[in-house]
Amino acid sequence: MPELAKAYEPQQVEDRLYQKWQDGGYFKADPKSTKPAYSIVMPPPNVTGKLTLGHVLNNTIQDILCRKARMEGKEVLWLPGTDHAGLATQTAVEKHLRQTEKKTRHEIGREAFVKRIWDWKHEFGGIITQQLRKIGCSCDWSRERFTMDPDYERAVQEVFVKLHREGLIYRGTRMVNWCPGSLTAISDEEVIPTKQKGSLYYVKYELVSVVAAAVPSGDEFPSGNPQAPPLGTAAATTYLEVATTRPETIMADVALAVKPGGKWAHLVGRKVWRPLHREQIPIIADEAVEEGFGTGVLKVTPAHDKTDYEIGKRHKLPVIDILTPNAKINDPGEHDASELHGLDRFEARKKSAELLKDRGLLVKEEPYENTVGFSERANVPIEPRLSSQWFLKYPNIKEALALLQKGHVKFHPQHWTKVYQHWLENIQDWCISRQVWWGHRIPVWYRVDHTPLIDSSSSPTEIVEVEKFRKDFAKGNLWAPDEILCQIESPGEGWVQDPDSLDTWFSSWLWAYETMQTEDGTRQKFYPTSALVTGPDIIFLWVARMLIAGLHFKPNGAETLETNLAFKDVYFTGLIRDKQGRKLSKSLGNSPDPLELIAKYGADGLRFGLVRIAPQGADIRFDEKQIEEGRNFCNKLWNICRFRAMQGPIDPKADPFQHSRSIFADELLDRLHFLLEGERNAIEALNQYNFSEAASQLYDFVWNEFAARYVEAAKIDFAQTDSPTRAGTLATFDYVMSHVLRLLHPFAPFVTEELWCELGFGAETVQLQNWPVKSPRSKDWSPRAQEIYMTADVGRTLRGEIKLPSNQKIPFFLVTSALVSKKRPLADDQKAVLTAFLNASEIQVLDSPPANPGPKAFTQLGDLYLPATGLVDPGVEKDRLVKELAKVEKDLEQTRRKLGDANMLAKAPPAKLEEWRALEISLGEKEKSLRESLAKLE
RNA sequence: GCGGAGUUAGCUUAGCGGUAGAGCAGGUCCUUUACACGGACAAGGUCGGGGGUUCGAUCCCCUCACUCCGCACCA
Repeated sequence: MPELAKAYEPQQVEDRLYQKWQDGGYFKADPKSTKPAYSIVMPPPNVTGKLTLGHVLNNTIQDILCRKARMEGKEVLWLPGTDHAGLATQTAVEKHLRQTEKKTRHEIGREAFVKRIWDWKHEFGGIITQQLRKIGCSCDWSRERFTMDPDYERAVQEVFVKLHREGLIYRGTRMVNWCPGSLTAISDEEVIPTKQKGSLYYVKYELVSVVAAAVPSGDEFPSGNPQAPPLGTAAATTYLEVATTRPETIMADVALAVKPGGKWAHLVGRKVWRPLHREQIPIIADEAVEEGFGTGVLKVTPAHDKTDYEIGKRHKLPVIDILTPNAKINDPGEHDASELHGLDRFEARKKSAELLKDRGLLVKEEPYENTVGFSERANVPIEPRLSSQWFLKYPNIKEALALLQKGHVKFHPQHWTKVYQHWLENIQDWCISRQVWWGHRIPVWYRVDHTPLIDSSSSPTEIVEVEKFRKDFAKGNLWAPDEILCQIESPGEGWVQDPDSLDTWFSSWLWAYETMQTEDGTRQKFYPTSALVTGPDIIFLWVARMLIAGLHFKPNGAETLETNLAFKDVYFTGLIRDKQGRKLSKSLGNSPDPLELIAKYGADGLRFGLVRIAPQGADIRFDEKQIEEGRNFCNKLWNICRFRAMQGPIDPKADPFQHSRSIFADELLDRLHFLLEGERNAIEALNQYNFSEAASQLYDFVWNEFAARYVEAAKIDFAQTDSPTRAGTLATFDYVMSHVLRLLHPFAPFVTEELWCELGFGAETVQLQNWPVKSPRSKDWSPRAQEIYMTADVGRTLRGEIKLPSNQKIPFFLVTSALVSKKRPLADDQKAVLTAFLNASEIQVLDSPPANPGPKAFTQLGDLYLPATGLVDPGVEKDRLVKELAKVEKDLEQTRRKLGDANMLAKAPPAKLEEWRALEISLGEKEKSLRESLAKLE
């Protein structure tokens, strides 16, 4: 057997083993297999992205599930792939183009630009999948998919056509979330509400007097109102005050609204002067107005606000659009606010406030915090904008709700169910068109000679113009049936395709089954998938939509619900944050590079460290220390095995129950039994997606039971020349190691595989060995090993308290209790282990206390003494006794209080009372003895 | 504002009604037959505040405070 290195060196192992696994085809899924199927589709990372810690956690968990399933004898498909990530990728390439060639995508044109993105994809698209290999992911790379693979693209378009035929996809004109940064509409789910500090501007809108109303607009600014009624009466009002956060949109105001029947109701029907781009606009009454807020008067700007648009529709108001697609003021012509024209919306805000102030129309400006929707992509405030887009009316909502309610699909942790439910109950149609070049083209064709009257780049004003001509405009039917065709192939000459692309999520919602569409029956075998592992941030964007797709498209052709679930279990990982609790982000520079961490600590260390500390259902505060612990653990495991290897060859089929064993071996086997079968055991924890619990239990078993205790005890056995239990000790080692390596393999695949193979456990790989779920207890087990370990703990504490250097050997006396000395005497080997654990020069076992006893401690084996002379400083000893006495007295008092409480005696369960009584007795004895020892010191 | 999760040692956390448990960091000691990526020991907690239920509450209920995450937003 080759000697193992002194420390585990991941760099020597990882790439070699991954290559071996690939060559061995262990990750390949066989649809023809008779084994039960287990499948997971990987949430596809952005094709040009790089590995983040989030990916590591996410994929490690998937790998754990898959590796465990393989060991359980299932046929496993873990299907990897990447996402074209429309806008994100387009933006990245655009930036690159700007930096390298100082060109915009418009300058090089759509076709050339899309080609650039493909080039980019071919160059960088493999990075992240290579990085996933680095962390050991056991995916079936032969089935890797990309959301823009030709087959996949076709499937996406077919789905569009199908849904269009069903009337679920339609072209509609709505207020959408317009991203002025990336010049496209985005869906509600991509808007991040963000608290913003801004100002609330109080602006005067002067009432047009009945007489003045007759005067044509364009007057000089009236100073005050010549026809104003006397002050002090209700009719004395000469202006209305309006609070707004967006004075730059005043030019687009078309009315003021007040609450019907409210304090300003008497003014309804009158007119005010719009303070910028001065014109008369009416005062209307609308329920949307709340008197409690601001001044109780609302300026109505239908082109630039969702609520205002609704109000505008109700009152048949015109729409005046004064913003360009990139959110600059667009109000050309000669008028009193023409200097705003061309300004960016935020500059215009300041400037218009100044203009108002100059004209005495700004009453005041207050600091104000409100929530503004930001574009997730460009990180700029979105602009509500009237535009014509494609929408999907979600099908199968009720069924999708029932899936979770009836338990066909389970979320882990469960509380995400509510979030899912709430979204489905308040669902809005999905805006699926994007003004983006990189993505799936919308399969809709228009007759060239009947160019659509409007499209997504039309301004709201144009759209409203069209409305006058088209009665069915609201339904989005802008073309006669023979002017528009929804189909994949071009209808030929004279037709032009819709310029827009589909939302990336419109392709990924098919991911769970479309990726499995192959000739060999993969989908039949592996769909529905077993589990999905993802972050809660895409519960709507992806998870819910995949469930809906499964329900609607019934990919396996069968009607039963069970065959159409995209997945049965969804595990939501926590979000990884930094030590201060901030999200990891590029801009903060607080995201550690997983590859650097792998270089420092090994892939297994990273995996194990991350999984062990990831709390269930909560965010993770990342600290590199935890990864270090992961590495240290792997090294610990390595060295247990190394130690064993030094004792001779291992027996892969070792059965410790065939040999006579030490009590220490039985103790370890007992612990293993409980690890696998006890209450809340590690296996169960793992089955319930409680990864950190399972990892922690394994960590504790390996480190504290195996290494700290068993290995130390076994050294005594190995040191003896004619030990009758030596063979049993070796067999126990081999047996437990075999279990531990298999149990840890899903968490730490590399180190376990390397050890399995290097130690000669027989099979060529650990990953197809059976998953251990059972291990018997020894019939001979006795509590003696525990007693010795605990006695050692007590003795070490005693040593520590008299402040001896750790390495100084000292004698102990053990006055064994009647039970120990008569019924189960302390055997020589047991005494030897205790001696070693205590680093004692010797242990004298006595029947009665030594003549001149020193410091004393109570143990399960009897009273443990140190020699009185030489070693002990009386002052130190006295402090120790006083301190311990105080603790005992406190415990005793607490116990006696319980036992003295009549209520408690009457109502507490008898078993508990017994426990407390026993405790009282033993504490009482301790107290007495401590007092005696103290008295002797006086 | 509505809904969800959380608040336990300096940090990260376990604790599922019966004397609060671990790892790390910090402290002291130690290179004794694997491991200094190690070993030994000690110290560190009125379990966010306040009520209630119970013989007994870190745990169940109510309430307040703060943090995080959804959703809806008042211009």
